[in-house]
Amino acid sequence: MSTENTSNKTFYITTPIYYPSDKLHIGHAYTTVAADAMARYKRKKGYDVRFLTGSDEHGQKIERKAMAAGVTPKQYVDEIVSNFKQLWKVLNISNDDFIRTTDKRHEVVVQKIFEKLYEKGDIYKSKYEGWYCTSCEAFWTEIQLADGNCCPDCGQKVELTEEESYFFRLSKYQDRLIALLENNHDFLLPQTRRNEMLNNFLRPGLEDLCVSRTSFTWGIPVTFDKKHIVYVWLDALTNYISALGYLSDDDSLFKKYWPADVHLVGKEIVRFHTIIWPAILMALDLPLPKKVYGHGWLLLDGGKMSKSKGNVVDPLVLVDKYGVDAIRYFLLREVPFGSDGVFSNEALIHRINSDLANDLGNLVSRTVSMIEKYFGGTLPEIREEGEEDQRLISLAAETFAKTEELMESMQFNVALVEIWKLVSATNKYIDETAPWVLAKSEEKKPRLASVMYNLAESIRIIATLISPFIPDTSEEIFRQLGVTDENAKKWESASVWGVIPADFRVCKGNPMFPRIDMEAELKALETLNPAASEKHGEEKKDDKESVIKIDDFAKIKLKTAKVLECEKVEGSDKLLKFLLDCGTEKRTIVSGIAKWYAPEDLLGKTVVIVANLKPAKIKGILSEGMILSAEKDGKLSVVSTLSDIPGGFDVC
RNA sequence: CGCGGGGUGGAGCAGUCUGGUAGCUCGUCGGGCUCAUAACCCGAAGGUCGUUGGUUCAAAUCCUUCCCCCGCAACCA
Repeated sequence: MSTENTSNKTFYITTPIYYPSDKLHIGHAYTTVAADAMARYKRKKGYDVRFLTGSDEHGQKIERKAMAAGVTPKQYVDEIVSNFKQLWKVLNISNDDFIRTTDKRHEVVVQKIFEKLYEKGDIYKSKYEGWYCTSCEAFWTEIQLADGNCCPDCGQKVELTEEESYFFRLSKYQDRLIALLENNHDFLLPQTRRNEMLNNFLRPGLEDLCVSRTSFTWGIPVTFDKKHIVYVWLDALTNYISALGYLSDDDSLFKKYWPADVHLVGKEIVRFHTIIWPAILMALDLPLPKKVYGHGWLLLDGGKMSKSKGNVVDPLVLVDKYGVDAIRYFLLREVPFGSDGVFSNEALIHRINSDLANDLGNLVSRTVSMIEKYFGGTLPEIREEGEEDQRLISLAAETFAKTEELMESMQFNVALVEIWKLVSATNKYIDETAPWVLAKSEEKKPRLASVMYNLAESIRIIATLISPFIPDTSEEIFRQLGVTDENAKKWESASVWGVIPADFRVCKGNPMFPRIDMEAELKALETLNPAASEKHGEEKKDDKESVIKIDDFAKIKLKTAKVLECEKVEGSDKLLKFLLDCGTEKRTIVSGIAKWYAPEDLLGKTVVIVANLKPAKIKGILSEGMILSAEKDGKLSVVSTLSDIPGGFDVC
C-alpha cells in the first residue's frame, strides 16, 4: 500500500486544443484517451486533478472553410466543436473543462498578454518580408517555395512582399531555452525529441517570431492596433493558462494548478510547446510546465493519416461497432506511447479478440459461472489454502507496483502488458487447480471455495488496475463480482489481497467482449471505412467536400504524351521509367505500374499526364509528372486517348 | 554531408546505453483440459539480429563502410 499522502497534491494535464477545420480522427482520439487514462489514474491515486482539452478555432483556414460553406466562421466552428464534445463524451473522456479560443474568457487574456509583452518590449513592431502567394494569401519562406518561385500549395507565382507586423523577441530567450532542454532532461519526453529541438532549432539560432497578421480577420484583434490580429500560436498556446483564469478577476484555479504537470502533445507540435511556449512564459515571468510529452503517431499502412490523403479513420464508427473500451484499450495497448504505431482494422479486431474476449472477458465469465454452478453464487465459509495460491498472490502485488511505476512514466502500453500477465496467470491458476475436478468430491469443497475466492480477488485487482484505461469494463467486472463497496474499488486496495468480503455474491452478465468474426467484420468495415483497410483514397468521398470549382480544376494541367522509351527501374518490381514526348519537350516520369504492364506494352502509346505536378525523386530518378491510370479491384489500366493524338496537347 | 527515428524467426516488437547462452505477442504445428465467449493451459518448429571491415577471449550490443525505409523542416494528434 502506497503511503504517500496525495490528498492535497494537484495534477494539471492538458491535451492540445484541436483545430475544427474538419471532424476529428482516430489520431486525435489517441492523444485524448491517453491524457484521460493519466487523469483517471491520478484521480484514483487521490490527486486533485485538472484535465483540460479544447479547440483552437481561429485562423485563415477556418475563415476560408466557413466562407466556402456559406456561413460565418463562428457558425462553422460551433458546429464542429459540438462534434468534438460529442466524441469526447462517447469516448468517456473525463475532462474538467473545455476551452475554446473563441471563448470571451480566452480572448481577453490573449489581448492582455499581448499588451503586457508589448509594454515590456518583448513584442515590437517591424516589417515582415516574405514570399507572398496572393491566391493562398499566405507567406512562405524561400526554402519552402516550389521550383521557379512558386507557391508550394497552389503552384502559382509568389511575390516578394513586405507587411507591417508585430514580432515576439524569441531570440532573447534562446540561451535560457537551450539551458532548459540541456539541463532538465525530464522537461521534454521522450528523450529523443530533445536533440531534434536542440539541433534543428535552438543551436542554429532562433529568429524573432512574427505574432500578428493582417491578411485575414478571423482571430483575436490586437487591442491597440485593430487591423492586426494575434498570431494563431500565441493565441492557441495561451489556452493552457486562460482556462485557469490567468489575469482574470478570479485566478484561483491558476494559483492552484499552474504550472502544468504535463502537456500532452503530438510530436509535430513539440516545437511550439518546448520553444515558443516556454519563451512566452519566460517573458510573462511565469513558471514553466513541468513536462511536455510528445507522443508518436498512428499511421495507416505505413503512411501518415491525413485529410488530404482521405485515409482518416473515424473513431465514432469504431466505437459504435465495438464499444468505447475496445477502442480505448487498443489505442493504449497497441502502440508504445512515444513511438509511431500502425492502425489497421485487422490489428484492432485482433486485440479485441485475443486480449479482451479470450483473456479477460472469458476469465471473468468462467469464474462467475463456476461460482454460480458450484456454489449457487456465494461461497461457503470453510476454506482451504493450496500451494498454487501464493504465486498468484505475490504476482498480483508485483503487478500493482509495476503498474504504478509505469503509469508515472506514461508507459501505458507496458503497463497493460504487465496487467495482462496477471490475467494470464489467473487463467493458468484455473488450470493448475482444476476446479472441475475439485467439484466432484464433497470433501474438496473447502479447497474449491478457496480457489474461487482467489480468482475473484485476482479479478478484482485486475478490474482496479484497468480502471484508468477502460473504466466501463472495470465497473462491469465489479458488478459481476458483486463488489459494491466503493472502498474495495479504490486504487490502493489493489495492493491488498483479501478485500472482497467472505459472503459476496456474484451476478452473471452477458459476455463483455463477444468474439468478433474477423473476416466478416473486415468486409463490413471496408465498406464503412475504406481508408483503414486499403488505400482507396478518393473513392467514397463523393460528399459535398469533393466538389471542386472550375478554377480548382484549372490548377491541374493535364497533357497528352507519347511514350518514346519505357524500361523497368533497376531494383524495383513496381516501377517503370518512361521517356515521354510532350510536344515542346521531353520528360522522364517514373510510374508504379510494372505489376500491370510490361515496358513494350506501352511503347508508342499516347497517355495522359499531370504536367504541373511537383517533380519528385523516385529511386534516384527525377520524375516530372504523373501518368493517369484507373483502378478497379486492384487492377490498373493506364488512361489513353481513343484516337492517336500526339504528345503535348491539353486535356480538358 | 540539414536534422531525427528505424532495419532482430512468417507478422509486429523488446533487447543495444552498462558486450558474455537471442526474448515477447500473434500466426503455424502437436498435445492437454472441459469451468468458460470453438475460449483456457502445455510443448515444438522457425532467426548466422540490413551490409562491409575492425576492436575483443567474446559483438544484435562498441568503432567503421555502404544500402534501404520512415518522419520533421514555422497552423495535420
